[in-house]
Amino acid sequence: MARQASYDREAVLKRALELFWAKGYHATSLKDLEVALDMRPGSIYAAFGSKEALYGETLRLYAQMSQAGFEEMLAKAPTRLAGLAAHVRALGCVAPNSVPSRACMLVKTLLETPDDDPVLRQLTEDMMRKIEVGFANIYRAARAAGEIPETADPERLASRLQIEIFGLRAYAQRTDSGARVAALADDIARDIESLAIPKPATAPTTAH
Amino acid sequence: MARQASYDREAVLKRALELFWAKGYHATSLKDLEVALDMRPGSIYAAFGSKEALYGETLRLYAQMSQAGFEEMLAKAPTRLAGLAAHVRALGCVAPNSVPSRACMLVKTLLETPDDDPVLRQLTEDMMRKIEVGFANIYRAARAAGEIPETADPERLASRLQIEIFGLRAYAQRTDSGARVAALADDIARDIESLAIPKPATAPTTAH
DNA sequence: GATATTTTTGAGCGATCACTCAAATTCATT
DNA sequence: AATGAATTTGAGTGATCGCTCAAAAATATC
Repeated sequence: MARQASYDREAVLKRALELFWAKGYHATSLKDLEVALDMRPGSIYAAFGSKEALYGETLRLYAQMSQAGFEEMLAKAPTRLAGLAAHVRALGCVAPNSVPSRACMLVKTLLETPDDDPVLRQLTEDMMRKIEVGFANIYRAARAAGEIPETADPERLASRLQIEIFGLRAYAQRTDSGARVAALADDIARDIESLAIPKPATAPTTAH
Repeated sequence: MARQASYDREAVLKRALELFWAKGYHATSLKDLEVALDMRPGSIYAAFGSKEALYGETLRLYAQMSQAGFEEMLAKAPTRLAGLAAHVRALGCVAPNSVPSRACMLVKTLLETPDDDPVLRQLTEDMMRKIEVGFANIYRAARAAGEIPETADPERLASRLQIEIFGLRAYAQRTDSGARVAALADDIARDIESLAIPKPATAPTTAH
């Protein structure tokens, strides 16, 4: 046995994530990374292999952290539908300075990566697809639980939700007004909630 | 007087637009531009000043072309609301190969440009704001014409529409299935149309 | 303390970046 | 045809790009 690495890999990845998320892939240079990670090029390449691979790892970390936050929000909500609405509202309330960018890093990556970078492109599409499937599963469960009508199409609703989130977060990057974004997120959340089948007041299933 | 430039400036800008729209700002090199424009660096710089300035001009051309297409669509529609819905449906039907990217170039620019490039950033935000104001004006006119309820908020609806379009077009870049995107665009269009006040069948204003 | 194994370092690689400019070329005017 | 003002050319600028690797430093074992 011998020397052990002096850095905390997860902490390093978080710092790389901040930088990449804020500046994008192409605009982030290795010099930037050397400063942010406080590592010399040799160490960076020994640990991660390439700039592209490092970016990929930060993307995975991003998706994983986002997913964790989303699931926490969902667990706290009284119904699945309320959970989805709460998620959208939460996205509308992010403080601009608490985060490297208000836009979704996956969308930033997708739009910055034409067909010429198949690795990152595929990775991004896969992650997006996974999130969408997760949404669909929640809608499906909500339908099975009688929260939304039998006629609802989970896949379609999931795609639509992803569209709203993509759009909302891109819009949030556009404007200075946090209040405006929050109001728009609320509009979207309300539309989600409007799918709900109104609960009978007291009686369990049938009208009295 | 003397020699006149041998290229058609507008045609050159269109070729630059295709390249920038497809690859993004940072990923497009001057070598790429030299090939696409069939111009040598000196000529490019004599004509446009810098890569950034050239990108700005292509952005302007993009916005202008998009606006023209939108207005044409609006003019053909029976009502303002129908025009907006038709615009969304049209965005859902774009053939992937007919266009450098299905995503909006303004959004791509916004997400690729952190605060460090104030020129392009400001230009992009201004153009987006202008489009949004245009949407709001249309909604306002629709309200004045009795197409939508008096209680409708044009600015809010305009922001929401921009969000849906941002999201839809980013989503379109994500997926291979044109049919799916078209279906989602139709969902969004239907939501827009659902704002409409149902027209009385035959009588002009009052019930008979 | 000596050894073995690993990590860290940072000068420097070739390639490419956005860009410049003096010279060659072109063409409306004379 | 000669002139003169403009455009076009492309070799070349210094800077920076992502990345390499031999040497130095560090530490778990013996």
